[in-house]
Amino acid sequence: MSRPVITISDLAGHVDQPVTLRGWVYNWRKKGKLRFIILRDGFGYLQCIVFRPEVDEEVWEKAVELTQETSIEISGKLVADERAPGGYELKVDNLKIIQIAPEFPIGKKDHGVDFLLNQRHLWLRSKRQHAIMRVRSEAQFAIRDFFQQRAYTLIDSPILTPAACEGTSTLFETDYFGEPAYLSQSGQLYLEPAVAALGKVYCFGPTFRAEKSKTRRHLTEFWMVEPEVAWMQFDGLLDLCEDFISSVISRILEECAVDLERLERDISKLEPATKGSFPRIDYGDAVKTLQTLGQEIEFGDDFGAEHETLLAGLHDRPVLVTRYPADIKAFYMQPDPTDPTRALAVDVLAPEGYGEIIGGSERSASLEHLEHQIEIHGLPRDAFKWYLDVRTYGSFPHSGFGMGLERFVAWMCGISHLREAIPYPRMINRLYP
RNA sequence: UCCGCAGUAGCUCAAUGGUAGAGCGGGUGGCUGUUAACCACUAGGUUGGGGGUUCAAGUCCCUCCUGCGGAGCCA
Repeated sequence: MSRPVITISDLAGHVDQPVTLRGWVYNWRKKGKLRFIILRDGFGYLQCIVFRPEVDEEVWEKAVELTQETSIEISGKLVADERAPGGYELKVDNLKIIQIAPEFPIGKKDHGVDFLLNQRHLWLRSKRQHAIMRVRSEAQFAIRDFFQQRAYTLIDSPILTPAACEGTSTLFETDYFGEPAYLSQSGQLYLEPAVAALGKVYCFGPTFRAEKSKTRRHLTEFWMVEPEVAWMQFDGLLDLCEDFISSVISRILEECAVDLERLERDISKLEPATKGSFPRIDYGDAVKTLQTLGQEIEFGDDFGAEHETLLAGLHDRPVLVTRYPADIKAFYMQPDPTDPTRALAVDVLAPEGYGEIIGGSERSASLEHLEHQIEIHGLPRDAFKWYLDVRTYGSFPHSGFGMGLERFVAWMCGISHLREAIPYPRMINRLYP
């Protein structure tokens, strides 16, 4: 009798048929002559039943030997049964042990954060982490599809760079054949020349910031997607942010329903964001609103985490805060033509306290203005020569933004800390495993 | 970097300055429908390191280390 080897994602087509599955023992329970084995194969979970009177003694002895995370090949008849989680179970008639696992560090009860992070390579096997990784993967493909379908060209920006993009002191330095080099903290400066070649571009890769931040919203290594569009001005940028977020969330809700349910994510909190119409609030109005709410903030201050949460909390979908004071924003931003003390910058604040997920701006197209800004910010003129060439050889209006993937994934999954939104988080004091 | 909290069994946590315990996990046994199964028994400890106070320190004091939460900064 031939038995197809199937995965748990493919049960429905094999009901009442003999099948073989391969995977790991997620959990097991014993009840006299019964053994319940929960098999995990990376695609799902399946309850397998070994009933002593109905199997060879040899099979029973193997079933008794099983431990959590033992790798096995298991065969039997797949049946539908309402008593089984998921609605299907396997009536086992054969069992092959690949390797008996010794006591698995991660058990059924709660563990501390430190312990779990030290076991991150094993923690990934848990249901919750599995679901988060599925959402992250889907988010990445949704993002790439969004740009691909709109004729953007993917431009991979370099990881090793000669200088700071935003002139901060939060760079990881490395030795590049005797010269200092830095791990990239943004691909933007490399996208701007590329957009003059290709019209619409984006990059999507890891970025590095040596900020000594110890908060739920920071990693030292995180993934950022950054589109850049030629001839796009500020209003177009705001539309792009909105269209982008709506589209990607819609796809997550469609494709990851099972994962979001496993994460017990309240979908109704995400649905408004699929419908567009994101509120757009002028920075000045946002400050007034915060003052009305009793916050001690003055025009000219940047928002803290609490301010962002308060502002976002007034709406059921992301909020676009626009036109920040120029001097609290990066040097390359285009001044507002109606008020040069303001920059054509936008931050997108996610609901439920997830904070800033996007930061973007129209870029300054003026060589003079940029040269002045570089001087004011005390940046080395020579290091930016190539960047300024964008404004020398046929300057043009253009805009772009950056979105942190982990912040987006954390929001989608409803998880409180970015460390769970990336397979192997890198944080201050944590480089293992 | 600053402020706050914590460190006790493999894990999660208890323990008025007075004999260090429980649950889970491990081991042994029982149970034909379990859903983090249950029941019984059992093994398992230099209480983060160093110093101090005290008749007596897991507990109080000093110091160092590690981690967590928050702030600033940002995506």
